[in-house]
Order: sequence, then structure tokens, then C-alpha cells
Amino acid sequence: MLKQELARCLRQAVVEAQQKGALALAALPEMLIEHPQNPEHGDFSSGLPLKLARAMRMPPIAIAEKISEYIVPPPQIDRLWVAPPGFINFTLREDWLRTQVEPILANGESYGNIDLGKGKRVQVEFVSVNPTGPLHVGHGRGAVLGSTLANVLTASGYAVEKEYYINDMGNQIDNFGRSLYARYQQCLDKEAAMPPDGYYGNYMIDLAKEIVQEQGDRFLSLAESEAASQLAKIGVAKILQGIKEDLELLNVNFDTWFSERSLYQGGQYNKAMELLQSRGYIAKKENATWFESSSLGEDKDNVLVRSDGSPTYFASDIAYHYNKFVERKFDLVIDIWGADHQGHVPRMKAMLKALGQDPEQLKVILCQLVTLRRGQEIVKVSKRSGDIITLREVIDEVGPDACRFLFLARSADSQMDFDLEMAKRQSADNPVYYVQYAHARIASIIRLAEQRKIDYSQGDVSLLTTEPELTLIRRLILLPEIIERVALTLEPHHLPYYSQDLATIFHSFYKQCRVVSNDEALTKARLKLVRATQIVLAKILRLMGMTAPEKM
RNA sequence: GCGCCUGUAGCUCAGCUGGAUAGAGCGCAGCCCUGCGGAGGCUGAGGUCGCGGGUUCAAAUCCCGCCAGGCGUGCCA
Repeated sequence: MLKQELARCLRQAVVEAQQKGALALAALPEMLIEHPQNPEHGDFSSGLPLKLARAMRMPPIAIAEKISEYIVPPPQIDRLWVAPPGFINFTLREDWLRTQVEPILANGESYGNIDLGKGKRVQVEFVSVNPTGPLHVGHGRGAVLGSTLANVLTASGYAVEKEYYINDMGNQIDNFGRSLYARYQQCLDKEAAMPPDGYYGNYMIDLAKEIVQEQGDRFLSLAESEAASQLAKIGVAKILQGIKEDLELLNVNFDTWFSERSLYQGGQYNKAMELLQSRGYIAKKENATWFESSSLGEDKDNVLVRSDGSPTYFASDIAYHYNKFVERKFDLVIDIWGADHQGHVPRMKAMLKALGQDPEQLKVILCQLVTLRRGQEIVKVSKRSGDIITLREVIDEVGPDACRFLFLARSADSQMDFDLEMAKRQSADNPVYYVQYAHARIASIIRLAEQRKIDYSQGDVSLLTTEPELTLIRRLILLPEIIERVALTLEPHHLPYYSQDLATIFHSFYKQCRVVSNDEALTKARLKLVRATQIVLAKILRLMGMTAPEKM
């Protein structure tokens, strides 16, 4: 990328100036090249001289001048100059800029892809909600975040696998089974008490009714624990099916649905525990089995097997990550969890050390909780207590594209209020539609060109000389940088901002530059530019998992 | 108590490893259709960047201390 090339030129210039004695010797910091926000400061700039001033004991402006004497700029650069208090600014050659429309057209939907990952295998595990009830809005946020990240990493040259971890055993499932059994009996006019901490949502009653309808009363003849366990299995399958459908509506899908239970049948649990044992991290205390994480710098140990013999969630997760790293050998694993799992992160890192893995291979993204509201009224989203607004209802009300855009537009670190009223009210006049409108508008222009049988394949991009045209091109060629940045920081919220910015620049261009006109040559050139814009808009929308409509 | 996240325009939020005049959307006040989609364009008002110190040529950004909100701190997940 040009940015990196400029950084190299800059470094080389400093080194050469130092060798020739023009600049004092000093350790060089990272060469930082940025896009100044004020266009008068050029396309790129560096504040390097400001950073060197102290070590070189020289005024930054003088350093800047010295460095600029030694810079051999790449051919894409038109000119460079020094600006107080010590910046070096660069502008791109306009004739080079114009030619950049061609590679976009040539690459089509693969334009913007980069080779950052070099084929490394990365797993993104996300959503992974307990299959004990329908998804709510908070889950939607993680789903959108994860699927978008997977899209961007794929575009960045990683071999990506998307996975959903199904917690299909343990306390929650037992509880779910007992709750379902109670509802089932009630459905058949039997007296039955719900567990005090059971799942009280109305969907449990519907679920029970459905099972009665399909399978009759045959579970009544079974022992209570057997009935609960069989019903749990059936209920989990049904809930999971619903979750899958909801996610598909949001354009979220997975390569693998991984069962927790399978870790016990497949031997991963035993192998992982033996490995920890042999490495000396296991202890027995008070009838329970502990992971001695405190020996790895953790503030406390953690229970793996309870005194009643049942493994904890943490034990399963150890087996699961043993499977991810040791058996499936992923180079990188990204887990996306809700902020309420933050306490889990340090012990997972400790566990990886104990397994002999590099903890850096695991990236945990905690996304902050979503509070759902309708205007002033806060809607509670507790699954067990019952009254929840499901993700499904939100998608139905707001629409999948708008949902995705709204979720994506905030960084994972910040809590968000998802106001249903606002989301719906905005839907008429909303950044989501603003971006999609730009795409549709272009589609309409292209349709017009087709109607008039204009073949612009030989259009001459050197005719693109006005300021709105060049500004548009400058934005288009930012795409690879945006993709790289998201892949590096794992922060997809830059995508909606870029898309909106690009749409703004396009709409402004559109107002100022007539595309299909009497000037045949200019028409063809501009059709190329407009088509390139459409390609970039479609790409960014696709990365965000949204549709790029031809009409709206 | 301790740990993590957050606090930027009326509202919802950006602000890239400290950099040149702190940005966007919505809302508000105006203006622009004798040409390709007005779901559009243009202009304006609106800010003690939670508060107080510190580091630096330079702090919304880094450090320390407060204040406020969220989450965590289980033989729950």
C-alpha cells in the first residue's frame, strides 16, 4: 500500500540524511503517515520531525526541511512540502489518481481484498447462546459483529471458519428440562410446579404445547429425571432451530455448530484434563478438582469438577479450546462474548498457558451489553423471568439491514441503548438508507446508460479532471486501508462510517457532475467512475452483511 | 473493597499507535428541482471533550486522583 511505501521513503531519507551528517543520530520511532483531515494539507502527512526534535536537538521545521531534501518520493506523489510547526505533506498526482478507476473496474467485487492473513487459519466463534430460549437484541449485536469480522478477515486473506458453540449440557440445560417438563405436565392438566429458578418465559408454554401435539403424553410414564432429560433434548433442538432461523434473517450463518456434549463423548475433555494434570496444574481440594491458575499469576484458583462430580462450564471450555488449538490447530481464535463474561477472560488466558499454548493466539472481544428501550421505557431482557423482546421482533420491526448497520456503528466497547422507537422512526431518514440509496442511484444511472446503448468500456479516465471527480476517487481508493484497519484492530465499526462518508462524497459529486450528457467522451469516462463507485459501495455493504439494492 | 468498560454538540455516536481549525448522523434555522432517482445537495447555529492535577514543543488521546453509569468479582454460564 502507498501508505507503507511512503513510510519506507521517509525512513530511508532520514537514514541517508544521518549518514551524510545532515541530521544527528537518534533512534527512529515508527514512521507514521496519516491522512490529514484538512485537504489543504495534502493526501498524506507525517509529523515525524516533531517527534525527532528533542532527540536531535534541532527545531522540527529544520529537521523537516532536511528530511524532505533527501526524500525520493514514489512516482504517485506529485509534490511534497514542509509545513509549520514541522509536518511533511504529500499530494498525489492527479493523473495517477484518475488511472486508479481502472483497477477497481478490473477487480470488481474482489477490489479492496488484501493479503494480510496470508492464508492463516482463523476461527471466529460468536453468538454461542445457550439454547434455552430465543435470542434477544444483545445477542444480535454479537452476531452482527462476529459475522462482519469474519467477512473482513476473509477479505484480508485469512482462511476463516465461523462457529457456534452449543451449550447442550450442564445446569442450565437441566433446569431447562425440568421447566419444560413442568410446562408439559401442566399442558396435560397435571399439577406440576415450576422450578423456582426455572425458565418462566411464555415461549416455554408454547414449546410444551408443541411437544404435546407432536408426541402426546408419552413422557408422563417416564421417571421424572428421564422425562426432563428427554424433553430437554427435544426442546434444545427446537430452540436451536429457531435461533438458526433468526440468525439467517440477520444474514448470519455458521460453518460449524459445535456441541459441548461432544467434548465428553469425543475424549477432548479427558485429554485436556490429563494434559493439565501432567503439567501440574490440577489439585484436589474439598472434594472438588481445581485448576491452579494462581500459580500462573491469577488471583485465585478455579473449580473444574464440582464436589458432586459434575464438570463446570470452565472445564468444558478448556476441553473446547484444547480442541480448537491442539486438535484443529487454528492459528488464531477469536471469541466474541458479552461483557458479562469478562471475568472468564483471565482464566482462559491462564488455561492456554497451562496447555502450553501462546495466549496471544486467543483474542477475546467483549461486547458491551445492549439495553433495549421503547422511548423512555426500558425493556428488561432476562430470559428466565419471561417477558422478553426477542431479536426476531426487532428484526421484523426494524429490518435486517438497518439492524446490522445500527449494531455495527458503535464500537464493541461502548454500551448501547437500542431504542426501538428511534430505530423505526429513523428508518425513513437513516444513514442505512442513505448509503443504500447511493448504490441504487448509481444502478439507475447504469440502467439509463444501458437503455441508451452506451458502451463505456473504452471510456477514457484521463477526462476525469474536476474536483468532485478527484475527491470521489480519493475516497474509493481508501477501501483497502479500511479493510486492513478493521482486520488489524478487529473493530468493524469503521465500516459504516466509511460507507457513509463515501456515500456523502458520491451524492455531492452527483449534484455537481452530470454523468450521462451530450458529451459522449466525458459520459463514458464518468460512467466508469460511477461504476467503480458502485463496486466499492457494494463491497462495503456486503462486508457489513447488508444488501446493495438496485432499486428502492 | 478490587478489576474491566464507558463519560465528546440537544440526542445517538466517531475521532486511526498524542499532532495542524475536535467531526458525522438525527434534531433545529435557512436556501436549492426548465437535465441521470429530492430517500438528494448547500449554508448556519450548537462543544469548559465528566472534574482536578501531571508528562510533552503538542493531550479528547498518555499517567495519577476524584465523580457518574454499566458489568464483573460463584463448586452460575
